[in-house]
Amino acid sequence: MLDLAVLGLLKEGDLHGYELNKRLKSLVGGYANSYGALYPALARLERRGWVSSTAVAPEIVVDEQAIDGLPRRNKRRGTRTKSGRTRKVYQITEAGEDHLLELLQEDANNERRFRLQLAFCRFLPPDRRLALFELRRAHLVSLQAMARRDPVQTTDPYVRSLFQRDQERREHDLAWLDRLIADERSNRPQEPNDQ
Amino acid sequence: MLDLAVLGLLKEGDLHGYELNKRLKSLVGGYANSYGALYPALARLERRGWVSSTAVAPEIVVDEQAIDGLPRRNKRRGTRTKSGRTRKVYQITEAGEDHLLELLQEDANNERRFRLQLAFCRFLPPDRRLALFELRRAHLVSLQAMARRDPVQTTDPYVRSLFQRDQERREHDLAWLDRLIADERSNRPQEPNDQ
DNA sequence: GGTTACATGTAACTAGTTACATGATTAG
DNA sequence: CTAATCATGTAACTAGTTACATGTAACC
Repeated sequence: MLDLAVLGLLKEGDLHGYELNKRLKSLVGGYANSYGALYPALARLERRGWVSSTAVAPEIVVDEQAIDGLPRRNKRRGTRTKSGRTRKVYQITEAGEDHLLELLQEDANNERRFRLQLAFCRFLPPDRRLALFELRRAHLVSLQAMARRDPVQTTDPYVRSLFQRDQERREHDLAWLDRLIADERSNRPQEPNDQ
Repeated sequence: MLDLAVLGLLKEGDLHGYELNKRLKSLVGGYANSYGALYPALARLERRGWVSSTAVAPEIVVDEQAIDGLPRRNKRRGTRTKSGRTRKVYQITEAGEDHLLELLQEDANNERRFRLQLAFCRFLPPDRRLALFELRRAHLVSLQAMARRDPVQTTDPYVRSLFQRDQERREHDLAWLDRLIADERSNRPQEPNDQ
């Protein structure tokens, strides 16, 4: 699943591991600062030919922001970048882009994966994107049906409260997905209305 | 985390693996029919002295429901139980009960674990239960604060929609938790009002 | 001159899934 | 007789976390 996140982020632009990790935290959420997963994932992606890397020496680079008259507390201008050691900058390959498209259309029965798929679904063609949403919707509906079919047996108030929250959450999610789907259809109609 | 679920279920009554798995699916939700996790977990729990097991031979047991005049399509009455092989029935030990109480109070920064903690929090003394809820609340509040501090940067409508749903979910969760906490206080006041 | 941020990696661990192997019993 | 359910287990895999190791450079 990290593969999906990494390929998605690299499709936006080349990045090195440390920077990738920061983006993962903010954009994707729920991924801890887990270099222990990220660096091995990058190595694996490279072995499989989905990304390639370039070693970037810790050059002395002019800090453009400092020059552009922004408020700075530094005495020096045109300082170094903050890289103390050689960075490995990764870029996505063509094979990687193909693989990303596949990952974006897989399954959708996994909450966490769907989150990532949504975060990068702009890279999908409109019809595939819509298909993804519908797939997720079908999954939520089946969960809903299952929950309705066999309701809670217990009288324990905490468990009952939990199950009620679950149901509210599913309903909220469905409504949200339906809005997404409606927007998708109105912005990018699949078939012309007047033919 | 399975440990918590298993010990919680066994505290309610003795069960064998297959039956435990069914309860996990219905009560806890989100645990697939994953015997590959359950049976090793049971073995581990037994090694550590938190549960003990009894082999139950596939006895010929009178089916009381069939005798009690319920609609039955069977030709025979007093049939066997549906167990084709020896079952291992597990019971929780005293050490296991102590351990369960510890597990019920851990952390609360993990969505899935908190779910399980809530499902079995009735086994906690009232003050500990309240403490658990407050711990979870604090976690949600800190997530909320983090999200507010650095809002989404992107203009991508899908990511923005995702983040908005996240926020709504957090707010809904907080309101739900606050209700739980309020109920807890009103039903079991910690300190007498008029002293 | 100490804390924080930058930067890459490994090792051991936690946690659960999928697929396989095996076999009895029951319901239609 | 065939599919479903009962019942226990292992092996290989997926996925991520925590802790460790190492060092530079910027900030105050």
